Amino acid sequence: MRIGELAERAGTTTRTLRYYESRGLLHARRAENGYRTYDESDLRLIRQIRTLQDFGFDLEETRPFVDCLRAGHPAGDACPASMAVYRRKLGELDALISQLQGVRAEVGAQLARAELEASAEVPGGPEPRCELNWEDER
Amino acid sequence: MRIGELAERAGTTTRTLRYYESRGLLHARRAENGYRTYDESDLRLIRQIRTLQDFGFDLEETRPFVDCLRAGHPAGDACPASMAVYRRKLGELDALISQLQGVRAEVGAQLARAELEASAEVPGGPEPRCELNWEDER
DNA sequence: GTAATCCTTGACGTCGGCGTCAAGGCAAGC
DNA sequence: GCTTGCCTTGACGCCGACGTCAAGGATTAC
Repeated sequence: MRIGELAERAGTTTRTLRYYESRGLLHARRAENGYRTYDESDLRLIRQIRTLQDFGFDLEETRPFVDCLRAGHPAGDACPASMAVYRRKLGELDALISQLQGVRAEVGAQLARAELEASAEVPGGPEPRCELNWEDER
Repeated sequence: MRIGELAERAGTTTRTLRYYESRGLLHARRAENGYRTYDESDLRLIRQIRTLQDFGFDLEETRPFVDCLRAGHPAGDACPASMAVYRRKLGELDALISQLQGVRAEVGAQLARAELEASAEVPGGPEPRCELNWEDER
């Protein structure tokens, strides 16, 4: 199949596939007229990449999975290098999640404090008595 | 004070402060020789911006806080527009955190499955019997 | 006086993952 | 033959928050 069909079946664009090729993740055979030609294994490869990208992996991190598939394994994550990426990613995710939870707590606390002080400033208490300066909330 | 001192006291760079000015977040008076001059209120303003950026707010999102400070409020989050940004951010954080938790669960499941299949392939079971193809773990 | 250190504006570089255009070749239907 | 729709390579654009360099003026230290 040619690049347009592959892109459509993979749910992506030809530009993206050429970009993958430029990064060395995808290798295309060439027809006599110079057109790129692909087979089903290329489709599986792209789907592997897309799945990982949806997880938030960047392109370089998908390389071990691609290499693994190309080495003949039925699954891209069957190789030690791929599993190592999984493990590293789990650590990054855990760190990121707990950092975000910390930020969430801090922002929540700031908001609570600000709301409290705002209600204290207004003589009538926390009634729906708008401050001056109101304008818009977007 | 001049831009170099302000940058140092705020823990940032002169380039960053000029960038803030170009975005309309920071306004500088000018000395006779053309040098920018600042006072303590500018320092507080920058610290407000930096705090929010550490929370993951992008520059545009800090604008209401800056405007609030400049309007004379002692705290940048005392204004309704600032609190609205807080609330929106809380929603984004919650959405992001739960999305990441979903990804974390999926990646964890993929890793578990891959490890299981890898140990099943090796005749000796999950003993420390390295696969061929090993190479490096980085 | 002159060297070192500040300041000024302007402009290009960075990073990732492509989008989007340009100019042209190839294939298929009418 | 002509149009339409694939395909090719090359190259610039985008986004955010600055980093970094260039060329020159101002101030301060000695």
